[in-house]
Amino acid sequence: MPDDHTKSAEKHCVAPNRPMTCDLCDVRERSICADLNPREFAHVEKTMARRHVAKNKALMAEGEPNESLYIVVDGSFRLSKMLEDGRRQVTGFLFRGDFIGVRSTQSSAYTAEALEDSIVCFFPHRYLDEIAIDSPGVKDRLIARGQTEYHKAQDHIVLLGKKTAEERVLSFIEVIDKTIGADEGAQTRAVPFPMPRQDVADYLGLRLETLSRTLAALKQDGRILELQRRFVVIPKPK
Amino acid sequence: MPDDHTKSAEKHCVAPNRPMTCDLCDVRERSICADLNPREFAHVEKTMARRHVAKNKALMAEGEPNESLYIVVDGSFRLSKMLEDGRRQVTGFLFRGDFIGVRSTQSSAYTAEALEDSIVCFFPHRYLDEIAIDSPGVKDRLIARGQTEYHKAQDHIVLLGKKTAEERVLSFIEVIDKTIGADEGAQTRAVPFPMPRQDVADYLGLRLETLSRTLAALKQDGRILELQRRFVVIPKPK
DNA sequence: CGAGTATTTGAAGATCATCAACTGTCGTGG
DNA sequence: CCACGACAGTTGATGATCTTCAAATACTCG
Repeated sequence: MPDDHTKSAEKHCVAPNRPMTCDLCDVRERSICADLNPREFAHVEKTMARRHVAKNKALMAEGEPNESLYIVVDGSFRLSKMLEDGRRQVTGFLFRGDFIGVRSTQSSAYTAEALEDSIVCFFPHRYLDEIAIDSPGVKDRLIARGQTEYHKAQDHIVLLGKKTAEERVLSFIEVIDKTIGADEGAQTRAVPFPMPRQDVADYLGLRLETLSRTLAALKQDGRILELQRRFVVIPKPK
Repeated sequence: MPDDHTKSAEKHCVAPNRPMTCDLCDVRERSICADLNPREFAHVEKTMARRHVAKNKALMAEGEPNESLYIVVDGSFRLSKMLEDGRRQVTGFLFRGDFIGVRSTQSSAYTAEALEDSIVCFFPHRYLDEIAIDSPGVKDRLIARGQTEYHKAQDHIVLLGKKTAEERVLSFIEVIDKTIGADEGAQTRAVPFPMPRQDVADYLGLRLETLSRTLAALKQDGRILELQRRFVVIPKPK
């Protein structure tokens, strides 16, 4: 099923519709590519492929096998797990430069769905193993990335296990700000929410209504300056 | 500070007090050692060292640098993170065969403390890197382990984000059972709790009192057959 | 413009937390 | 070996936070 890397890039002007060369890749410096020497890189450039993932489409589904490493080149994803009775926990979000599928698995531990029309670059693990023979740095990078993800998961655990609703919401805004926030004037930051409220609630372990009320209260007392559906504006942190 | 690997093994008869040979190592098959060929293995056996960690002593502390990979040979550990105001979240437990310190870090993301007098085998990362040059399988093993930890963390996230107190307690018993539980007669399982109630509560994101009440209720309705301080007996799962 | 979805707001209720007292267990020393 | 003190764990009563159910409002897309 995965072979639509020739589709048009739609509204994402950052990403052309043809297999553009890695030289122009936005996330190259942040991805495993940074570890490769020129010869290896040429190899990667041949085996690498791109794929568009339409909004709300799954790149990977819980329980399905997965063969490739994906790097988010543009757009964003929601990672989630389901309980048998349908309760859903969002375990994380992916933005440009993030990886999924660090290892080939029989059965994916979670589902990854696009929050918006997105583009990923992917490497089948069998090629990756070949590359790694000459470039051991690649595996180090995967180990490092695995650790980063693990640490994020631990922060998430602390959030869910110990924080109040208000703290959760503030932590969430902070994390997103650090990842994709931008200055908006000298004193404020604009923090985009590429995901709907329900996803945020499911990430924070809160009900939709509680999230909504908490955001409203933060707006009330000025810790959120502007509250919109798809972004908030906050005072620049210290 | 870490060089007391000659101390006596105290009450743990499984682990002699002298740097015993890896041939007799209980967890050898489950650890990275399983990936080594005889020559590499000889090298490991030379660089490897053991260390005792007394009950409640930290093997690794949040914020402190860490240079080594540790493998739990005997005993068990609690992993935890602190919030600035002192709230503590237990993020996991380690048992025989488990690893910590998969990567050398400036500042450890969590604290690891012994739940009982324990023994670890450790490899400084600089030696590990040498070994990995000839045995790429070692790194694959580390990647795999990192993934396993990550998946456990995700299950923990689901537990904290979506489950009720009762479900949390049952899930906890189930996880511990799978890890260190044992048959106790034909119909029942004995599940040890090497950690105090407070640790369990901090792992489950519940208050001590709630945990206690929930356990009592499960005992009440027969889903726990015997409830002791340091273990429970449950009916054998399906 | 209108249907369907996303988000907000309101009121009532449940689960879990808090505060407090009590009981059981372990280890130490007389 | 028993007694005592300290800590671990349990139980009870009350309360807060967050959830649930319900309905209104805002937004998006065809």
